[in-house]
Amino acid sequence: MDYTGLSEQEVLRREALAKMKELGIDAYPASEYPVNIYTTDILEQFKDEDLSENLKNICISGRIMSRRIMGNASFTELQDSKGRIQLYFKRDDICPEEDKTMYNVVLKKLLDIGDIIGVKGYAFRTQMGEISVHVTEFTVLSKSLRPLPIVKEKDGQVYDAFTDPEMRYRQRYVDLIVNPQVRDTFIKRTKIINTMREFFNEQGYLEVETPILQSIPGGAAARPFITHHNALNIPLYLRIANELYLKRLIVGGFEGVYEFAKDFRNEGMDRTHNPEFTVLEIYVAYKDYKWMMNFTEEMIERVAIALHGTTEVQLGDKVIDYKRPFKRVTMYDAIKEHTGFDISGKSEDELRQICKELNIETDKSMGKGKLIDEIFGEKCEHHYIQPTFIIDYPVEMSPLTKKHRSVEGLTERFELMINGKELANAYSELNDPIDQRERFEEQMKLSAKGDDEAMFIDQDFLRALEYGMPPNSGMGIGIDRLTMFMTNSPSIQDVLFFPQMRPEKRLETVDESIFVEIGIDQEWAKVLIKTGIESVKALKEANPNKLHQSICGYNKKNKLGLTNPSQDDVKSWIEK
RNA sequence: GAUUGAUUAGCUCAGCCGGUAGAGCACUUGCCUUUUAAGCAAGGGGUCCGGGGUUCGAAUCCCCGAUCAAUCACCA
Repeated sequence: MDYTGLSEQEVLRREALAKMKELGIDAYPASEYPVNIYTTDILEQFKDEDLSENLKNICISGRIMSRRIMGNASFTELQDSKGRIQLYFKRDDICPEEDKTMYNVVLKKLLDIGDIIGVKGYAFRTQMGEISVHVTEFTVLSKSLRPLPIVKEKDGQVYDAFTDPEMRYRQRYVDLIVNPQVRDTFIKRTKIINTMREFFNEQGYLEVETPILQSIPGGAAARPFITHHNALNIPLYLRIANELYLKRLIVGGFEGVYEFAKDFRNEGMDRTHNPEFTVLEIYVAYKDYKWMMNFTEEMIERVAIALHGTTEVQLGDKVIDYKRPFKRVTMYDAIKEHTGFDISGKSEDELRQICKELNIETDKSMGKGKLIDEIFGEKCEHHYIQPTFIIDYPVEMSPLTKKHRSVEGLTERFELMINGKELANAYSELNDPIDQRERFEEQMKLSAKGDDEAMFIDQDFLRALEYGMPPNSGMGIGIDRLTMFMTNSPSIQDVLFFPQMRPEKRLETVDESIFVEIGIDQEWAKVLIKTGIESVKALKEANPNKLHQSICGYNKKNKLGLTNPSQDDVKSWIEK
């Protein structure tokens, strides 16, 4: 067996595995292991005076998280999907016969932290007072070949925590094994989605699926990812929103449709942005944005209570109260309050002047809507810590939104702000096909001015509207951000199992055969790679004397016992 | 993209003015038993991120590069 390149501990574990095989133990058995209880149930149900039947015949499985091995009695901690419990092994109970191999060899020498085992036994309390399982029989279910980071904890104090963000995100499986609170966050995430889904289903709304590959990426202002379909020989885009497809379904006659959707945006990545992210969008016929505000706050309050049993949720050093009703502030009032400027009825030039006075940078590509958006984003957004609906947005920044029923130049739109961030966005949906066509054309003009996020015209969507779409209201909410708020996670990477990362650099992908092919012994080819010569080209450029020194040194240092080549031999390799 | 910081044992991290690479846990060996993050004792383990430079001598100082993080910029 070739163990070069492995750490000492990895070698030891492979040797232990080989030893198990010699003893006739299959370290990766195929058959089902008949678990009948979880660790947490044992801890909950245990009573000292009267051991219930199911605690007398326990069968559990999980991962060994710590070991305290002694002469003829040992303790380990077993972690299953719910929690942990201590196991007690006594030699003469494990091995009642003469042969003590299972205890002395398998348990004491061949098992490691990280191995997955199944145990049978009964519950009891140790002299130290800890509820434990007295093991009568154990089975190896999976041998772990890599050492886990060891995190220890006492009285809530954590020692040697596994905290390096890069390792945690790249190897989320390790993070989940050793950091129990991580599992919790993701269980909460699923609970958020389930709570919302139940809420929608109760109203009779239909969960649907719409295309991710779209030939026109619509419904939002963002840069898309582009891909190519071979059979059709056309470019396709990964969706940036599902709005236009869901509205087609409203045209088709459904009363309410919703989709938990992965969207993709080819933009920057940071603490609150991942290139792929999850959004819930819902559209309900015959409703307007006022109805949707009530619906949204009811949904969010319900999520908070489902998760925490209360509407008050800790977020960093603040407490957010999700109790209904949320505050409602018009965008113009928000700007007036935080800047002193009344922007109603102002022209583009006047707005540009206001931006200048407020020290907000502008450029020529910005239209009225974008300018107002900048003012709000710069001066107002961060003030809204507690849930607040910002309502009535300018028409220029809302090309899919119905015009306001009573105020000229505005639309029936709200965004929900929490902790100074946008969480949800909703409108009374624009269903006037002629108005919609004009709005798209406005977007085209913005695009011509240089706004690379302006929307494309989706002719099929307009055709659908021309058949007649019932008035309806739609709402979109970022599930990742909602999860961040609800789980007190400072970064989007903490609420995604596998956040996008730069691809990992692979080390030692070089194969020694490239050197064998030019006539170098396999053993020495390996040594070349070890000493950093990873290509024939690198070999050609090497200094023969230096190379001779380094490979002979490697041979000696690692006690490979190879016969050193002569300097001339090495020179001949280089000349090949 | 900018700035700042980081990169040392399987893990968490020390390492001063440049002078023999360290600790705790993990691992190995032995002893011990109902132990409590940690029983006792001994031991093994390093490409100090990579490459150049300065120097008698570099983990340490300088330059270039890689990766990561934080902040900012970008981002309905």
